[in-house]
This record gives sequence, C-alpha cells and structure tokens, in this order.
Amino acid sequence: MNFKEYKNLDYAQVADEILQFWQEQKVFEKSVEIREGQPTFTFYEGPPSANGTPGIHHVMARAIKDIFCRYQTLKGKQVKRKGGWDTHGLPVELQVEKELGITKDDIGKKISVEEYNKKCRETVMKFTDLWNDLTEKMGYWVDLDDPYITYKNDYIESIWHLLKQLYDKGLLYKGYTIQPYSPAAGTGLSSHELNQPGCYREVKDTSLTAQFKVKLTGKSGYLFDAADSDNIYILAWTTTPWTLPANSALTVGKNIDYVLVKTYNPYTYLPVNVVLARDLVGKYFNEKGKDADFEAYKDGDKVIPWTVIMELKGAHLEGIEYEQLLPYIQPDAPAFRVILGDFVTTEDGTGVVHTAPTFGADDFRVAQQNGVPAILVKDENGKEAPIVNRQGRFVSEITDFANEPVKEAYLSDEEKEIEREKQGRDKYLSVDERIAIKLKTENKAFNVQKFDHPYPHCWRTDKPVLYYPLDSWFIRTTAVKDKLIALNNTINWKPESTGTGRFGNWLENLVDWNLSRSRYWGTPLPIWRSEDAEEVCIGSTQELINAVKHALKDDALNAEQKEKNQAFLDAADQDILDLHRPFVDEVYLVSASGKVMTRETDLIDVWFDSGAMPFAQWHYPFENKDIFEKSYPADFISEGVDQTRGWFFTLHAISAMISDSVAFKNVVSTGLVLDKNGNKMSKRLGNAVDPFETLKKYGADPTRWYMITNAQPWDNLKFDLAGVTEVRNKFFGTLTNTYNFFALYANLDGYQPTGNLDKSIATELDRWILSKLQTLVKEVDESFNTYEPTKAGRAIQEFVSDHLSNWYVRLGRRRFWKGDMTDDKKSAYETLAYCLKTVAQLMSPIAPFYGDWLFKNLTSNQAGAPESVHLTDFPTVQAEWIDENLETSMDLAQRICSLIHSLRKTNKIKVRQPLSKILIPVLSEKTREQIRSVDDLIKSEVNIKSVEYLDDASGVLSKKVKPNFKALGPKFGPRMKEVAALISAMSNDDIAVLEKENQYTPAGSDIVVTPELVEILTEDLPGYLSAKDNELTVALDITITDELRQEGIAREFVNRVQNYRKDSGFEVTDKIKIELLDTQAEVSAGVLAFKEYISQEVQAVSLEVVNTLSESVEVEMEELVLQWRIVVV
RNA sequence: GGGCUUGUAGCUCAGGUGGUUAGAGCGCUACACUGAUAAUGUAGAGGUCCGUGGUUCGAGUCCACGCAGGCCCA
Repeated sequence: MNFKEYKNLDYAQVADEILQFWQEQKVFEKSVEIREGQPTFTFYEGPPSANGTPGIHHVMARAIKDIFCRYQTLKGKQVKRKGGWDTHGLPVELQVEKELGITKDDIGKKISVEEYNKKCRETVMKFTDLWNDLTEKMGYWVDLDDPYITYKNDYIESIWHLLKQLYDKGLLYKGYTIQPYSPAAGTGLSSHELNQPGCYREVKDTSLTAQFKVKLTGKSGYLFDAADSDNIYILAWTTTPWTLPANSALTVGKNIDYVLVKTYNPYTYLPVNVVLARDLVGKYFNEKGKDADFEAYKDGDKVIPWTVIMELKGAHLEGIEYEQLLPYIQPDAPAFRVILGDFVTTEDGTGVVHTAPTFGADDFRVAQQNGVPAILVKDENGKEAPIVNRQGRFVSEITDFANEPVKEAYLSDEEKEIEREKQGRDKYLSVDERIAIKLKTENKAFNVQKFDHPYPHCWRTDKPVLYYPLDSWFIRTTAVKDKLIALNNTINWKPESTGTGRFGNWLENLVDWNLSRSRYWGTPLPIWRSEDAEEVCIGSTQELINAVKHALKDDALNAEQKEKNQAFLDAADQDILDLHRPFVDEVYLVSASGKVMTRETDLIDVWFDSGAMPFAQWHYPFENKDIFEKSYPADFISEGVDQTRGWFFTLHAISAMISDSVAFKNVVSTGLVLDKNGNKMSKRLGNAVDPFETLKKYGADPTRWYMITNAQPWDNLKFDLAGVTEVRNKFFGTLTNTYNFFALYANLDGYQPTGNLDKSIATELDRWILSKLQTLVKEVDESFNTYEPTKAGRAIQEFVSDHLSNWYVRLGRRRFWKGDMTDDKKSAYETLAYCLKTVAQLMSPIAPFYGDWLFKNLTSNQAGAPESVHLTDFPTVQAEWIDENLETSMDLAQRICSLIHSLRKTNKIKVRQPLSKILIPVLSEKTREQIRSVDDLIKSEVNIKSVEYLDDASGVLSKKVKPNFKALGPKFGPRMKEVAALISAMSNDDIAVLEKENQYTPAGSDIVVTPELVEILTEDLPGYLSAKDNELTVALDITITDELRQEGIAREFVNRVQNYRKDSGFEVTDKIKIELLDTQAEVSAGVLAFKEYISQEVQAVSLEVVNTLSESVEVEMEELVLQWRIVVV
C-alpha cells in the first residue's frame, strides 16, 4: 500500500505524532540550517512573564508570530527566533509578597533585600515548564534552549550600556514628577498602595470657585467688546485652595461650550462678567435671576440677576492671559494663560481647571506640553522647590501662611490650639478657609462651599496624601519626538490605524519617559551621585569595577564603605557578581572632586528591559556583534494592541535614540480573545478557556485554524469551541476525506504520482482545478506576504471545500474507479495529488502539524522527497496553468447545474431520471463556446442527454434590457429616472436596432442609448420550463420518452444494487451475479434494455431476469417491490 | 473626559473607488442524494445593514451628530 488510509482521524494525535517526528529529526533546527547564507528574516519575541500560567489568548498571539516565521522560511529566508522571558517588575514582587505574607514595608526589616530578591528570582521562572509545554503542543517554533532572561547580569549590563549612551547624549536627566506623597510618612506611595481598601475616604473640604481676571490683549478683546466692560473673569473651581498660590495656568476643553455671563459677585456685589461651561451655568445661577433687571439689583439681594451675553468654544479661549491670583511668587517665564487639555470635564466645577503644575499630574503634563512654567522657590541649597515643603508646610515666601501645614489633619490637637491663639479666633481656621476669606474680600472668589468627596489617605499614617513633585529620572523622549514620528511613518502597521491613530497620537503628545521605580526587584539605575550633584553613569561591569578600584584608593571613603567595595571586587573575582540590589547599593564611588558618591536608589521601568531586547538579548555590544548586526532591526514583531504604549513604544524609542533606526519594520497588533459571549475571559469568573484542554481535545491545527480564519487578528475574537468543532468537521474533515478518497483508489491501482503535470492529457476539469489552484497560490502568497493570515486561511478553505472536494472530486469520481490505467485516469491522479500537496504547503504555516502530516502521507514513499513540508519551498505560481476563460466556463457550468437542479426539484423529477435536453439562450458566440467546452460535465452532472443553444437565428429568443446605472450615472446624472424608464420600455425590436446599429434613440427623445449603457438579458422561453440567474437562462425539456423511462429505471436499479452491495459488506472489487424475479414487467424490461450498462456499473458478471427464484430477497424500489438474489462470484 | 476601534440574518463573518434584488458558513424547516458519509445537493423561513440628519439622480458604502460594546490613556 503506497498511501495510508485513515478512519476517524484524531487531530490531537496527529499533532503528537508530528511533534515527536520534529523532535527526533530536529526539523525546526533543520528549517533554520538549510537557509544558512540566505537573506535573514528577523523576528523579535516579546517576552512573556513566566510567573503566571498561559491562557488561550497566548495560543492566538503565538500562532500569529509562528505563521509569518514559517511562511518566510518557506520563502527561503533564514528565520532565527530567540525566545525570551520578562522577569522583573511589580507583578513579580506582589506575588512574592503574597506568598511570604509580607508588605513592602517589611522589606529590609523582616526580610533582607537580598533574600527578597532571591525569592523573586525563583518565583519568576516558576511556570517555565508549563509555558514550554504549551509552546511545543501548539506547534510554536521558537528557540527555547537559549532564551534571553532579563534578570541575567549580561542582560543588565547591555541595558547599562544603553543608558550610558543616553546619558552621554544628554537624554537622561533627573527631574520630578507628581506622585502621591505622604508628608506624615515622608514617602511617596505607589498607585498600588493607594488602591488598598480603606485608602479612599469621604472628607469635607473647602471648595472654592475663584475669579481669574482676564487681561485685555488681542486674544481676549472680543470678550471685552461683548461685555462692554473691563471686568472679565474666568471661573475655576478647586477642592484644594492651598494650591492656588501655585497656579500658573487655566485649562479648558477644546470642544466644550462656554458662555460669558454678566452678573454680580455674591460677596462684593460688584458687577462682573464671568466665563464658565454652558452645562454648568445651572450650578451657579438661580433660574429666578435669569435676564432679571440689573438696575433694580441692590447689594445683598438674594436673587442675583444674570444673563448670558455670549457663547463660545473652549478653543477660542486658548492663549488668553489673566492676572496672577495670589502673587506671592513670580515665575521666571511667561505664565498665567489659558491652555487646552483633554482631561477637562463638565461634570463638576466650571469646566475650567485651575492648573498648578507642582501639585497635579494632569496639571504638570499639560503645563509642560504648553510650555507653562511651575511656581517654584529656591531651597537652602539653591535648588528649585515647590511652595510646600516635604513636611507639607508652606515655604516662607507664602508670607500669609508661612510654615503652616496645608492640611489641617497634619496638626495635632495641641498644635491646633497654639495656632488658634495665634489667629486670635474662637476656632482654628484652616489654610483653605483663610484663603477663601482672603479671596472673598478681594473680589477674587465667586463661590465658596463645603464639599464632600473621597480623598486618598496614607495607609501607614491615616493622614491625607498630597500630590507632590518627587525626584525622578527621565529619558528626554520629547527631544527626539520628531525623529520618533518620522521613523514611525516608515513602519508597516497592521492594522494601519494602530500606527497612525493610537501610536501616532501617543507620539504627538509625548512626554518625557519617567524611568524611576522605587522598588527592589529590577534593573538598577547605574548612576552614582554625590551630595552636591556630581554624578557618574556606569556603562559596563568592567567600568564599575574600575571605578570601585579607583575609589578604594581614595581617602574619601570610610572603613565600612571600603569593606563593602572590597566585597564587591571579591565577588567579581569569583565570578559571583550580582548586579541587582542590594549589592550595587553597597558600592561607593568617589567623584572627580573627591566626594563620596552613592547609587541613586531607583530601579528602572521594566518596559525599558523589554524595549532593550534587540540589543540586550545578544549581550550587545560586549558579545555577538556580528549576530546583532545581522538581526537588527526586526522585520516582524507581533503583540497585543494593549502593548502599543508598552513594548511597541519602548522598542521604538530606544532604537530611535540609540541608533536612529526603527526597531521593527512590520508589526501586527492583535486584538483580545473574549469568551463566546463577548465577555472578557477571567479565571475568577470561570469563563476562561484552558489552552491545554482545548489542544488536547481538538488538536492544535483546528484550534489555530479557527482562531486565524474566524476573525482578523486585530479584531477581538469571540472564542467559541463550537466554532473549533465546525472548522474541524468542515475543513479538516473534508480535506482528510479528499485525501482518503485519493489514497483508496491510488492504492487499488497501485499508482504512484510522478509529480509532473501533463497538459496534453489533462481534461477540462483537471485544467480548471489547476487554474484555480494557481490562483489560490497567488492569493495565499500575497496574503501571507502582507500579514493577512485570515485572508489566506479563508481562501484555502474555500478552495478545498467548494472547488476541490465539492466539484472536482465529486464530478470526477468515476475517473478514479473506472477501468484500466488510462491517460485520463493518470491525469486525474496527478492532478489531485498535486492539489493536495500544494494545499499541504500553503496551509502549513497556519496548521503546521496537519500540513506536515498530509504532506508526509502524500510523499513518504517518494524517493528524494523532503522529509517535512516545513523544509520545502513555497509553491511558485505556474502562470501557464491559469486559464480565466476556463474558470468562467466552469462557473457557468456550476450555475447551469444549479438551475437545472432547481427545475427538477420544482417538477419533482429525480436526478436519476434522464431527460433529453436543455436549452440555453446565448447572446454571444463567446458564451456559447464557454458553455460548450464544459457541456459534457453539465450533462453527466444533471443527467441530461443534450444541450441546445438558442441564438438570434432561432427566432424564439425574447430579450430585455436593464439600465447599467454605473455607466449611465456619469453621463446623465440628474436625468437618471427618466433615462431608466425609457430603457426599460424598450421592445424586442428596439433591442434589435440597438444591437445592429450600436445605438438607439427612443422616439421623441434626445437620449442616445448605446450598448455600454445597458445590459441585455434573455427572457423566459415560451413553452418551456425555465429558470434564471442574472444574465443566465436555462430551459428544461421534461418530456419523458419510454426509453428515458427505462433508463431511469435502470439507474434506480443500479442504485439499489449498489446499496445492497454496501449493506451486505461486499468489497469494492467483488464481482457479482444477479437474478431478478420477473414480477414487474416495466422494471424487467428496463433492466434488460440496459443490461450492459447495469452490469458494468455494479460489476456483475451476469444479470438475468428469471421466473422462479429460491432464497430471494425483497427490495423496495420507488413504490414497487422487487425480488432478487445477488451473490459474489 | 480623550484617542483608537467595532456595530450587516438567531450565531460567526464577507461586502475595491457610491449603482437600484445585501451575500457566505453554521443553526432551523422541507425534499433529495448516498462505493468520499463526523459528508453532499436543492428549496424555504430569517435583515429598519445601530440611530438621526445631510451630500447625491442613487448611500450598507461618503459627511456630521448621537447610541451601544471593546482597548488604551486620564
């Protein structure tokens, strides 16, 4: 037997077997080796973190990566794929803390930093075995033996080298960022700490709506004109009045609607004109005062008159300048103007945000983007500092409130009492309250209220936190913004909108990259600094060792510092160096001026780790320079769309800054995998699909195929196991059946395809499917090449089930089982084998196990065949086999058959009943030829004796014209209705004129109808049963002559005998003997009339109608009952 | 609140540059077919193409404003 035959194929088992084969024969390694010396195709693996278990979405993400790497390998490229692990960061720390039952506070107390980090290192690789297992089972080819691991010294050293380069370019600097800060504890808080239960509490604060007086400039002139007044104010609301002395801008929303309202100040009763959001007018003004009499207003009246005198968009306020509200400190650059920000809402306040860059993260960002300075003072060291010190108290420059805590809660009861006496009041009034009073009296407050809202508190001290500027190290990405944008424009994004929209906008609004993290498990910032800001950035291990040696010789270090340094050098000597904390913290360097420098305690953002992988995975530039240069930048990467601002950005930014290059040329950002109802999968809700179970139950290939063909990679996928079943049955089932069909007969005939196609013996059907196949190769090649796997998969699917199985095999079945080895039969085998083999290649990137399985089944006994489909070259388009004319013919044949089936059905005439003829009206010689070339197929498919063509000469053709709107549109435009009516009214004679003279003008009209403007169709044929499909009409002659009837009976008889053979378990090759009892005269006559035909069909050596029969069997045929005896001879 | 994205049959999805009758598969109903049978064919039921306006002779398709879901950011 040349070809294995299969029953009930288990696709998971196929995967297991092929996987074993790959491992034994090192097929992955070979697929890389055989392309040695060929152009490279570089792929970067975005490293997963192995401290969690993989989910079904990882199968999706990695299938995408795998497909294009496999495809490029088939296309002759050398594709090395180094795996990697992301090992640093907060999730790892949190997991360790959970396991040990400790908090961040305990680190350095209950557990040393050294032990803690040791634990992190263990935890982070906890599930690597599970990940590796999934990788193999799903058929993802990636080098697992030598992955990069971000916590390794070599990796960290490469990162240090990158940071040093940035430092030398002036792109790494120390600045500040606004973070939650607890003055009581003297420490910053992470957002994680802020999200602890109980941290947000309802508090009652003084809220204040301040009046910012607009200056008259070119930009604001229109407001003054509209109000006919100098008293123009912009209203802005705050729940932290203590930040008002730090105000340097007002932020409005570009598209928010604002109004200018004329009214009186409720505290000073002075006439004012105020700007606020239209939607919030109701919060500040009483409906009773609307458009009330201004003249009649007296100081202190309850109802204050107001009237809207102008409406405007936020965009019109941009650039308007105003007077500083509380002028304690002057900024050193122009400030106090209106800017635009996307965070402004009209939910509360005035739709205008008071912006104090030192006390709000939004404020800081929007001010920086608009070049508005912060209000800063100089501290005792001459360093710039905010107007509130780290104890939460105002600096002395805020003269009215100098050294007072900005939050009442920071004072003890005793301190409050002392303050009360100083204030000389009955009750202590907070800073906020006294600022409100001050502003009220100065005509600078429009509204003051107590306001209840949730406010974050420090989990250690229970005191309210401040948003406060804290030291941070930054990468000056804003300095290279234009370069980042320009380089991004050269990247091919799939889908494009992620690149231009999500990523592009992100680049447009870039802020400097805050690199600092106050943590323990991560890459340490390699910067050492002295107290007076002398600093050094270290770019390699050797550089650090040298610096330590140098420092050891210096007297600036004390004995303990020298001892630690020596310990570091000893570790380096013994090769047990660890570049993590706490070891690097225990290194002391000496500055040029002889000062001790200690390491800046920050770790760097883990995103820098992963973004550095093009360099650090090769320990570049300390090793592998040649490999790095060959594999940079990447040709292709792919990750979830949620990585846009994560990995995609950090890769891009680091590359642009270090080497003026993109990091990747093509990127596929993939969507989410949701459950079948469109909900997010979560382990907690129990709707998560287990990847291991799925692969085991359905097999990797149907799972991958389903994921790729069901939705585009960048659309969200609603993952439904029923869909996997459908793919398995419909696509893989059909394909396996097709293969089995081939194997069955090829084995019976002992035929071994040569792999060569011979046009001289190919039938219409062969040439047609080969033409279709070439078209498919072209489409699949293009789709893979342009990162469109869904298109590729769907095209293959359509080819296999609709064309190959449902038409080619179905119509050609008899060629495989009938007679001797003729050229016709040979051509059928060659064609089918060639199609199957090509499909195996085309599908192998998506379904790597099955593709290989199919390929091996077809080629295993062929001398010199490649041992795996993955070691072959992608099929090239054989253009000489493409025959569009033939494809059109076959399409006509399929449609004609469909119409005849439909006619038979409405007249209840079975396909087994032969009919004499069909009639097809043809309007051109070309159509006639196209149909004629395939009419044998039509005849056998629908059991018709002849096809007749009707043309003009027949005289029975009745025609109709339809307006071709697409052609008429540009010509007639608005007169369309009139023209369409004239065309539809054309008679048979009119059409004849049009056809003859190539133009026709309806009587009394100026319109000239030409053939391009219409579509000529044929009408139903009178006297025949006919059916239509667009331009195609088919009529069926349903006259059943006696002979046709007899043949019908013969066919029914064949059918019953075949059923009987099958039911009785006869072999396909068994010959039989038939005796039919003569009970039904009509049947007997029919059987005898077609004795030869029947015998051949059912492989009978004898067929007799007899008068007596012992051991007969009863068989039903239509409404008749037959008796026969059939035996194997 | 901002950016991006999706919305077409019960479900999953196709529908270049606008062209008058919106398609496929699955599911459902009925009838066929049966030496490929976890198939297959034919027919049928099933659509305010998310809504409202607009541009146009003509809008699922273009524009504006909304609604609903998703992702990221705030």
